[in-house]
Amino acid sequence: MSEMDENESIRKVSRLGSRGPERLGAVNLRDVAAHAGVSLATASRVFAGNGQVQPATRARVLASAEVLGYVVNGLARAMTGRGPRSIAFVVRAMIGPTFAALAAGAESVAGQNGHLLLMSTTNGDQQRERELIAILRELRVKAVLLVGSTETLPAFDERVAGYAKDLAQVNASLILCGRPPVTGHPDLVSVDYDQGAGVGLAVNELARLGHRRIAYVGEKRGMTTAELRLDGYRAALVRNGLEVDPALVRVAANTEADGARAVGELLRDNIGATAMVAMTDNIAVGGYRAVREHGLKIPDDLSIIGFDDVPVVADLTPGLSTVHPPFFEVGVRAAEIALGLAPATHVLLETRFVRRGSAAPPNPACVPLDL
Amino acid sequence: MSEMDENESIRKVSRLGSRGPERLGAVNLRDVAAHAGVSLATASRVFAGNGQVQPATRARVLASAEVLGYVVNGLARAMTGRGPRSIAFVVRAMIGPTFAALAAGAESVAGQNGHLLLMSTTNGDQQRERELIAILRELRVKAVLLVGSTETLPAFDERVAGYAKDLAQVNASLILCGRPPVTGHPDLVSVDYDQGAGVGLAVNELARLGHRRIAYVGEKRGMTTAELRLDGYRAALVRNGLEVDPALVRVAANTEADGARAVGELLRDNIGATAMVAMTDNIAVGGYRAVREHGLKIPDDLSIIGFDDVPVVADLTPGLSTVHPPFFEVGVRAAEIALGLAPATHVLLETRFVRRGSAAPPNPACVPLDL
DNA sequence: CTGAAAGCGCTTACAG
DNA sequence: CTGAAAGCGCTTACAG
Repeated sequence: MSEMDENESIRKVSRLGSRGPERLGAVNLRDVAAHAGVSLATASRVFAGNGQVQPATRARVLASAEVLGYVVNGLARAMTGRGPRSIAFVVRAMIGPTFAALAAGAESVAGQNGHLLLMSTTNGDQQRERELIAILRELRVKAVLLVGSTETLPAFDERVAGYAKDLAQVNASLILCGRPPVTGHPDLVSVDYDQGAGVGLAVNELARLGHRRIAYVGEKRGMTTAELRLDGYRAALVRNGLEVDPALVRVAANTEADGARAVGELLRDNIGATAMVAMTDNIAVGGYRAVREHGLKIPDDLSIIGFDDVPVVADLTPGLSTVHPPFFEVGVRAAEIALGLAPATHVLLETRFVRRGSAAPPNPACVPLDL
Repeated sequence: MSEMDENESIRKVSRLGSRGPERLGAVNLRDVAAHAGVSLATASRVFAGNGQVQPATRARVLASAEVLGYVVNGLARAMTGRGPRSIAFVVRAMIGPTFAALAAGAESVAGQNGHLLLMSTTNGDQQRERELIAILRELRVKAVLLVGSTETLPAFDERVAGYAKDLAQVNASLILCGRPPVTGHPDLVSVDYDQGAGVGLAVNELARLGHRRIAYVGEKRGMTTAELRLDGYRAALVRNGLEVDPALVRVAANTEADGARAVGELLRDNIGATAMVAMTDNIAVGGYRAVREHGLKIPDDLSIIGFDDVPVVADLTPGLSTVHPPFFEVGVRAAEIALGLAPATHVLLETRFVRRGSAAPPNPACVPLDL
């Protein structure tokens, strides 16, 4: 037996030496089978876990594997079509808790079902995005989750539809996450949360508190999230019978700095806004800064409501009232569809309003006279 | 030609129908070669991109691939040992910006070098951790990044050393991220930031401001991060010639809630602490709450310094002074080592102190008389 | 530049 | 329960 081991070693060494590209994991199933004195087929059966193998034989094979240091080659197994296919998570950038929660949700169901999560970023580069889809396709992933807001251009819609078709070719599916279905391609499944309704929650709260001139600060049109949230604001204003004044809508990039800038201008313009809803908590936090810098107070001089319910925002002074989106749940649902655990239909999850201290009734001194 | 296409289709269909497990991607290289009228070898050469192929032949093959809808099977390619191996990112949980920044760093260099990032979580479950390493090994990943704080137990060290050995068997490496080298296994590469020195920065600042009784609030021993930060506190106290009073050290879990609880107790015990450093921003934020609830003010009644420099913490009132760890950079360096772009040696990066408004000289009324 | 052949490591009918 | 054989889809010496 020990002699056999030595022969094995020698053979291994020479094989390793003579072969071109280094073998990954020196010993293969054939080696194990030989060492155990069984056929390749039965050796395979004990590792693949299908077919019957006599306990004794099985033990012998396992022992040989142990001795030889055998590690199943999952790549080879995958090639034959068995073994779990990975699911891919493609996002613009791995930034913030939005991304993290969504990814955590997806990973959670993937992991529980024996699948791995492939994570990659595009940086908003279309070239890179294409390349990624191509690579993922070659790797025969089970599904790709395209995560986050995207451009609202017909060109984009066609691009995504193209991805879906390319992926379908290798039996993989494309699932949009955190953005609405693509117009004109209802077959493209999306898992989203109701962004418009979310902003509506914020506006309702403000209206209920008695505000009449409610501003909106957020990104300009062009991306799905920006559009949905802005539209939600408009719709809610109308629903509440409030004035839709273009001057109340301020454009800001999704950063604290630009949020501060935009809210500063809103304040300076002095157009009678007693409250605002921010497209994101980021922007809301910028608003806090601007209000402070103007020597004013929240919510006394300006009520602010955010969106995203990012950590720590509860601990600002005052705590930020905001809209909580079910990011984790979006990830979960998307992964479930990806794995065929749930029907491949559009999903639209609800948001939840989180009341904290940043919204209060308007300061009487600021309310327009006609009240 | 069109007749040939038809034959092809028919053959495909019958093949698909007769075979057991569905083929992933119906057409293979052999089909393309046949369609283009070349050998399998030359068809392979045009896609593998090695070897010479006459432009005309090449074009013909490409055209056939297009017509047939051929997608290279990356799994098969990987099995032959070519093609990039993925790198795996294993973390307790996908929580917070710590994780996100580190992952972003790693993904950035992986992506730039044509590698994919596999992301998985253990939830602190040892069983799951083992299982993951096994799966990753079978998949022949190039490296696994084991990310984050871990237990400071000899048993853990041995476990990790075991992982490293198992991975080495398939030519993969293990890289520890955000935790120090494993004692007794100097060969196990780690990429970390200097946590102890980071806390030292905080203590130095407070000492410089004139504080003499500086508290520490954080997790109890047992995890590397907890230990390193606490040790850093102790060492810095000594270096600054300050009293090391056990009563100044308070245990709190890494949550806002428990931070608030612990700081509340510290305040109630009234042991003359004029400042504290929190193990994490989370805990520091809890401290904010506690101080407020006690009707006190930051930094007047208690200076607080955090650790992690999490987003939004700059916008608390006052802004939280904290220690900024190079999470992104840790991810970058780890991935570089994983890909062989950097030597496989221990890396210890520096932290940076971020001065904001939460630390100020002690309130004279509170300073011990002996000053 | 091109092809026939052997090989990567595994799996599964098919026939005992 | 076990084995010989064909196959998954690709790649690369080796010989033209």
